[in-house]
Amino acid sequence: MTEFYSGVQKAFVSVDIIVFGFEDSKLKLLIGKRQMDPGRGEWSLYGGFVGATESVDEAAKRVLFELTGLRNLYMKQVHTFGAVDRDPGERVISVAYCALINVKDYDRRLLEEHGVQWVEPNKMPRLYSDHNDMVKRAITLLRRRINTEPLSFNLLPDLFTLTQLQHVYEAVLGEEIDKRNFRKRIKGIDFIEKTELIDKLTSKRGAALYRFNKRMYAEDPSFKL
Amino acid sequence: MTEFYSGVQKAFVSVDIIVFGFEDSKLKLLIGKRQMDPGRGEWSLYGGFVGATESVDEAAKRVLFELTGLRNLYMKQVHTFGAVDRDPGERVISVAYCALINVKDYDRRLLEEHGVQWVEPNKMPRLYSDHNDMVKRAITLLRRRINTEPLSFNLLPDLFTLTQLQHVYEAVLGEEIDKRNFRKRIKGIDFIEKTELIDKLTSKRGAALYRFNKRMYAEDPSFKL
DNA sequence: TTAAAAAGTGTCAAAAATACACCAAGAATA
DNA sequence: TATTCTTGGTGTATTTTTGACACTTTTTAA
Repeated sequence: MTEFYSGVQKAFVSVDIIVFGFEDSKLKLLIGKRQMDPGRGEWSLYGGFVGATESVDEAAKRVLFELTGLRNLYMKQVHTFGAVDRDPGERVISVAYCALINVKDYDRRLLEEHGVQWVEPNKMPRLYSDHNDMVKRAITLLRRRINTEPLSFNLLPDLFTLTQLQHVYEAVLGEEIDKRNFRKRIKGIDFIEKTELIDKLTSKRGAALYRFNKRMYAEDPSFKL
Repeated sequence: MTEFYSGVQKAFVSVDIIVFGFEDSKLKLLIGKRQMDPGRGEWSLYGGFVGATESVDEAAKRVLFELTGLRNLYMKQVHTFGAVDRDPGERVISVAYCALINVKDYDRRLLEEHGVQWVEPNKMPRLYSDHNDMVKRAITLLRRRINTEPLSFNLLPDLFTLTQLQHVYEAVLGEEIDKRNFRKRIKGIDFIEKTELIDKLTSKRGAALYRFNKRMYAEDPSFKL
C-alpha cells in the first residue's frame, strides 16, 4: 500500500443544485431541459463540474451564481450520488446541494437564458439520471431542518407577513397549520421582529410586515418552531 | 457546452469511515496510524478509494468490511469533503460515512491487523487532513438522529439491558438522563421487547435483557424517544 | 350598503416532559 | 450470618407544551 494512488480510476465530480423558491404559496424548484449530451433534451437539475482549482463547495456556489446571479444564498450539501452508471457517458460522481432563494430576487431574464423554470415538486416530470432522488433527499432535508433552523426566511423577501411565513411552513411540511397557534409561537421568537410597515398588496385590510433579525439570531442561535 | 466533459479535471474519490462503537459506557471510534503516503504515521480514519466498478456506497461497504469483517452494518453518508488541497498529493474528494458496530462483534485480531484502535472522541489526537471535521459531522449526525431513528441498538448486542441502552443515549448526547423517565418512555415502545433472560454479568442482582424487534419496527417504522 | 377577503386575537383541555426517593436482590466481606 | 455495597427496578405530582377552536376588524369592490 505504498503506491497509494495507483490502480485507482479517477472520476469526474459534479455538483447539482436543487434551487427552491416560494411562489403563489407553493414550494417550487428550478429544472430545465438539458442542453448538452448525454441526456440532451431531458428535464434535469442545473449543475456543473468541479474545476481543478475550486473546492466542491466553491463549485456549487459558482454554479448557483451562474444560474441566479446571486451570492450568499442559503446552501447546504444534501448527499453525494455515486452509482457507477448514473451518467451514461463517463464515471461522474455528483454532489447534490440545496439552495433557497427569494423568487423576487431572481431575474426572470435568467430563467429564459438558462432555459429553466419553476415547477412544483409533485408536478415534476421524470428527470435525468438520479435527479429525482436528489430532489427527494433535498425535500427531506428541508422538512427535517425547517423547525430547528431559520431556513424559511430565505424563501421570502426581507419584509414578509406572518401569513406568508405560515404558507412557507405549510408548503414545506405539506400540512396545514393552525393560524393562531402559529402566530402564538412566532410571538415568542425575539428575532422575528414586527415592523411599522404594512403590506397592502396581498390583502385589503393590510398586514403587518415582519423581518428576520440576523444579528439578534447570531447572538443566540437557537431556533425552535 | 457540447463537449461536456472537456476541459474538466478528474479527481480521485475516496471514502472515509467513522466507525463508532460503545465500550465501558463510552462512545468510541476507530482511528489508526496511516500506513501509506501521504501522511504516513499520522492518525487518521480508515478509508479507501472508490473503484471503477463500484458505487460510492459499495466502496464504503467494502472498506468497512475490510476493516471489520462485518457486513450489513448500519451506515450512513455523512458529508463530502472537497477542499482543493485537502490531500497534499493529488486532488482527492472524500465522502465520509459513519458506521455503528457492536464492539463485541468485532474481531480483536483485526484491530491489530489494521493498526487501528478505539478512542473517545474528546480524547482524540489531531487527525490527518480534515478527518477531525469528518468526526465532528458524524457526531452531529448521530446526535440529530438518535431520537428519531433506532440507531442505538446497532451499538449494542442483540440482547441488552435498559441500563446499557440508557448509557448509549447518554454517551451520544453527552448528557445524563433520568433513569425513571427513560424507562417510562422505553416501556411505551412496543418493538423494544423484554425477554425472559437475565443478565448476571454486569450486576449482582441481575437485569432483564431486552431485544430490538426489527420486524415489528418494520411494520410501523416510527421512532421517537 | 353589502358582500367578500384576509388579518388579527385568547382560552381551555389534553398530552408530554420533568423532577424526584426509596426498596429489592444478590454478592462480597467483615 | 450480619452488614455493606452495587445495580435494578418502580410511581406520582407539577410544570410545560401542544392542540383545538370562532369571532371581530378593516378595507375594497360590487
